[in-house]
Amino acid sequence: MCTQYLFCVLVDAMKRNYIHTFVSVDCVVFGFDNENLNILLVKREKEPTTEFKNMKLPGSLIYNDEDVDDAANRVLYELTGIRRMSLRQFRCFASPDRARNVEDQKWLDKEYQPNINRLITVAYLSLCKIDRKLVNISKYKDSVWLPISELPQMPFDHNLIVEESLSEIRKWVESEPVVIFELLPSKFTISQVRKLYEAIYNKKIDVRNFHKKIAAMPYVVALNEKQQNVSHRAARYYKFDKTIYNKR
Amino acid sequence: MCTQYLFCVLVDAMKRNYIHTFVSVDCVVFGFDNENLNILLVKREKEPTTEFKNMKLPGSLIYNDEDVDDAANRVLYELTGIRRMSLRQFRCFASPDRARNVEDQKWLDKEYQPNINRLITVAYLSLCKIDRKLVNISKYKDSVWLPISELPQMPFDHNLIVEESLSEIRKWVESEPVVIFELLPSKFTISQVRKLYEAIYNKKIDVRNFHKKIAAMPYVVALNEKQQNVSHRAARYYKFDKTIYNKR
DNA sequence: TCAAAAGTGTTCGATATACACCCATGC
DNA sequence: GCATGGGTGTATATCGAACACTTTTGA
Repeated sequence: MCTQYLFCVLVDAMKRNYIHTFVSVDCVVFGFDNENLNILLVKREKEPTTEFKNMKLPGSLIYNDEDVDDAANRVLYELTGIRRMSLRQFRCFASPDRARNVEDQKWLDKEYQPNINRLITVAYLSLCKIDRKLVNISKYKDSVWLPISELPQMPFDHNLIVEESLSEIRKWVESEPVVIFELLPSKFTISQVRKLYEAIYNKKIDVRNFHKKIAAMPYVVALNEKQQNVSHRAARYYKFDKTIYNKR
Repeated sequence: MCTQYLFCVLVDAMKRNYIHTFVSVDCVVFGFDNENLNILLVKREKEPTTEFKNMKLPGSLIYNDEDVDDAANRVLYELTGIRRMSLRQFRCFASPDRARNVEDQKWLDKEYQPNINRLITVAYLSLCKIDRKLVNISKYKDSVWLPISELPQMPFDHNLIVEESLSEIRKWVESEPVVIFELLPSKFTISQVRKLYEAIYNKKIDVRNFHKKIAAMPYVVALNEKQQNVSHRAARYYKFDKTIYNKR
């Protein structure tokens, strides 16, 4: 493709005033630590630092010949080493002001290239078992789980994206309840599941009713195994059986 | 902004292989003709033609300094003369192949400019009273309502977008039932509402149960007015009362 | 023996479903 | 008077919400 031609295209685009822009994906990755919902953030600096600031949502500009879903999968793979994490696109954020902060502009200059005057992003939700060992091969060497109540000020509109992701995760769980098992270890107790629901919906749930609800799910099967070394009656472990679930 | 600088930006973008692209919005506008759900399509040709083909979803590239929501509102305003139609973003379509068809490439060349080799679109749902007089000030002079069962082959991935919009409109009605009144005339009978539900969910609904359901909505108020000149018992008219609805 | 969490059933109200007949009107 | 669609009530099943006590275990 002739660059001179592209140059004309670009000038023409400016004349006509149509946007010609970069597009990124940003991922809100949820994890659950048995108490709070957490989100996986990265540090803006490429090299590890001791400073605990300047955190952002993991994301990337998308490549040529790359679909946005693929870009989100790539970001997650580079961040965690996991292929095919659960993924849900939830909104395109395209306010002309979202990348206008001076600090953000500086960072874009350094990180990508000068003069990105506008950046549109497509936001994704993802779910991850928080105790899973992550293999980070992304350019951001530091990543950290933070409870949603303790999130810092983040660049661009990342705080807004997280806020919307919270109502989105509820919609997701309502329309497809089994996604919650992606946030739990493969062996779990019913009270872990309940606490997860409580964290997602931010309200107390009745213990007995919840047991009934789980008992009505044939794909949640009891194991012959109980908690060890707990200073109270040991809870039984359960697992999610995908085979039974897929048979409906 | 110096164009030479932008030129460098562009070349650099190619080198790095990040996408630098145009972004569009496309709107799936639903209407209801008392029998079927319809969608408002435009003809690709800017001038009116007698040929009934080459229809597409109304849409537009977005401008600099324009948010995608604003672009969708603009498209709808130019198409209908109505400001602030109900609007719901539902997905970003970004497959690298979506604009690769030769005919679509030719059209982009002519319509916008040569060499748009990729185009990302953000899809919106909208609702419109089908008998409303539309004031079309867009560049597409022909627009037409077509029942969803009779849609032609459309350019790009517009058939796919429509397909997804059908499950999206159900989600919308479930999460916010009063949006259906945007598809009905301001005076309507209960059986009109029922037929609309039947069209959206594509299944028969029990008449008596449906009357009960409507009767449970205090914001649907009966008028002292009935159908005229119908060869059967005249049905009572109702209206949607926004004031009562807003008071909950 | 105490503290801490696990586990377990019943009742009630709200909501969704199923189902059949008479009414009003124009022709 | 007949064809057409309008309008109405009751019974049953399902689902979610409320609610308190006993059990197990480690310290």
